[in-house]
Amino acid sequence: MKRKDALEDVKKLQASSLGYVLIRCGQLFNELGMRAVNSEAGWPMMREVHARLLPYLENPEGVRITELARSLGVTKQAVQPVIAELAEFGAVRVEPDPDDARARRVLLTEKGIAAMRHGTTKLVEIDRRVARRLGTDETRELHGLMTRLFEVLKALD
Amino acid sequence: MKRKDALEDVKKLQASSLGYVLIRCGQLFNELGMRAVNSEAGWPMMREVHARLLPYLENPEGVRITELARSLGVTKQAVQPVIAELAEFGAVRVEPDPDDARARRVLLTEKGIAAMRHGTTKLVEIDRRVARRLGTDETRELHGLMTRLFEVLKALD
DNA sequence: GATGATAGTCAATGGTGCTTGACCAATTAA
DNA sequence: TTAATTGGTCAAGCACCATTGACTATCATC
Repeated sequence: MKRKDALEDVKKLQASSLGYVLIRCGQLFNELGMRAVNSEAGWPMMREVHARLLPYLENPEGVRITELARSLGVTKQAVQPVIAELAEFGAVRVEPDPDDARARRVLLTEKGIAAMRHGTTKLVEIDRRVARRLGTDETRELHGLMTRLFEVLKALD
Repeated sequence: MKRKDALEDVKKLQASSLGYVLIRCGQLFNELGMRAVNSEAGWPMMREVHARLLPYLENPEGVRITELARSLGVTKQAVQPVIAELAEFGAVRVEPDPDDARARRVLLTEKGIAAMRHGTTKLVEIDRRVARRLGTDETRELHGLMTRLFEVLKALD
């Protein structure tokens, strides 16, 4: 019986942790989102790698490959195939850096921006399904707190 | 200029989405948690696979391999190496199913439960750092809403 | 202008997480 | 009791994501 009690204890501890619940929620939402995006015809398969890379491409002037690699915490060689894939699809364009002839800047094309909008729209649809069950006020409240949490977490690293 | 505006638009849309912000927060928290757990000496490297498997082992009676595979959405062959690894470390024990001589049940050992507790404790520590910046009341409020969200998301699939 | 650092590419390689296919043993149903 | 299903294992292989190492071209410095 002692083992069972210890297990119950841990479950309680998990439920008491903001981070634990947050991580679980994030995974569930991510799964729903990826499924929604990939069930759509016309777009090529979106993988986790793409989702991880895209946030760093938000600079309208483009980003250097080295910079991307550093942001992601991997080597530049690791980034290259992903860029190539996105470029082939037409989501990004790679052009020479005007300030440095060695460097090249990766930047989102209109099509890439449209793809991001499409993905986000899918998330918003799920948002609505959630809000229907959670309540509009609660959802709004949650969204506000989460936005603040995001800032806190970015500063925490 | 049109492209830049479109990009700003998408950013706004992302920020307006509960799911988008949630996913980003979840990733950040997950990263912090994994780093905290793995920086601790004495425990073997924890990988995402372990983290994904563990929640399904919470049944004190153990879980069948087939059941685990179905829960994770992969084949049973894919689960086996992970089980083997956890078993070698001593976090789980595999014993014959009393009701079915073909089946085997995977169950957490005391050591496995301790490992889960250890990991969760690390998350709780991060919780506290967050609460210090976000505010105690806000954190409590967020935790409550997130817990409800978790239930909603589990039911949404 | 020589030197060392930096941006990027090419090539080879490795680990991980998964798959399919073939199989055995136990269970369930006909 | 035979046939079909189910739980699990073994083996081979594949895709993906990352690595290290070697190289070229440009830049920055002295």
